[in-house]
Amino acid sequence: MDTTYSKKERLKSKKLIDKMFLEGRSVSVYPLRLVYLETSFNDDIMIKTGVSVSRRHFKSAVDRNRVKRLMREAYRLNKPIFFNNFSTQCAFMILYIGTSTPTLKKIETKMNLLFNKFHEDIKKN
RNA sequence: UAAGUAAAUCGCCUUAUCGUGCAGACAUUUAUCGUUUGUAAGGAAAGUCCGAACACCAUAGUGCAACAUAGUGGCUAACAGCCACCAGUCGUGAGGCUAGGAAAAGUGCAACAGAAAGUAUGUACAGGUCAUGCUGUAGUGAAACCAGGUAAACUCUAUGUGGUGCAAUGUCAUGUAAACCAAUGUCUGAGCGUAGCGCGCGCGAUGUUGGAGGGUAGGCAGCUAAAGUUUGCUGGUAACAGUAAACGCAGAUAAAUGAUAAGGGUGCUGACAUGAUUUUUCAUCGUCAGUAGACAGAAUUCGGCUUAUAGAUUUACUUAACUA
RNA sequence: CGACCUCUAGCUUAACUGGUAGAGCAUCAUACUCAUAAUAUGAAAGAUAUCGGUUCAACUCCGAUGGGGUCAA
Repeated sequence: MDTTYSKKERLKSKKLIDKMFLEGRSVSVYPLRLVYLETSFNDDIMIKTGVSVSRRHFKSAVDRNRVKRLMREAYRLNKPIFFNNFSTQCAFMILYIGTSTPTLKKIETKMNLLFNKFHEDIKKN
């Protein structure tokens, strides 16, 4: 797995997202929160990920876009470390719960913590 | 030199590495995937306040109502926009601002004060007269008879406006409609749709049975070549128009246009150096350090308006002081 | 993306076609009580969301801006 984040790796289906928020499990490390659901896709991609920032916390579209971009960047860079040997197909949605604009380093460290927690959680089940 | 007025322009740059959307090419090939080339956010992309294009609803009809606009002339596809001029008003001035038609068509409104508030005419004093509610002054009030004020009160005049919006609309796949078609029962002449009402136009309404099949944030089209951009010339006071050449300039949809590092430039602050002046203050194509970089993210497309915006630059002009 | 509504003391609200902003609860003070509550009496607090315009006069009419909310697949 490379450090890419192309269109295919993105979570786009509205139905799946609705289903995920209804049935999916969640793990959170402030200021991030991961909602996930085990499903099956038509292509070979193991994990499809979406990113979301609430309008409540960031009113200006510029700030929202920036946080989303930083999160995508952090996901892209750290993805191979955690999910190279991953076998089940999963849908992810990463939410940003914080209220202040973060730096990339902060998000990276938090995301690493988040994925560690996710691995523990999935082993239990 | 200082303070200002108006108009216009710009809105940090470069390199490296890793990534994203779209389009093309190559190889492989059912496709995916891979390599590579090109391209990728603003002056307001914002607010959604006007005007259009485009689509559907009768080829979008008619009367009333409703709404909008309002000096004069011009520009424009159109406009509540822009330009020029007039008038009023504010400013010493350069200039700014103005919903700036009609009160002699009609209806209304004017608290308090005041004799009286729109059918006027009381008191005191003075003048005048044979005499008088004839004339002037005083007092109240924003306004006291003036063809008064008020039309961002109703109204009148002129001009304009059909409605809904790309979540319009078309189409493909899946195949459970209240929508469609046929038969039949019941009910009436009323009702439903078409913008608020009438006309006009279209449709009877409802239950049962049968038939046929298409709606959905699913895909595709619409979707970016356009009242296009830049430069020059010509006409016009100007807005603008004409013409020639060049350019080909985002198209996403849980929504691309990013991240990291280094260097440079600009502004500000401090220190040093130099010069003028000499406790201090001012200046610099000077050196070093620190720090700052606003408002803000395309979503069918254009023309405007409004609002937000660190800072930088240019041009023209005004006022004041000084020097020649 | 589009269509609409609303904003008045700390809170909930009045003010009818313009005439100068009131109530209730809460707050403060006093009385009653050993003290508190309840009760009674009194007091204070609004540039009517902001800015501008029309008018003699604006919560009211008009425009712009801002905040809050609703609807439509």
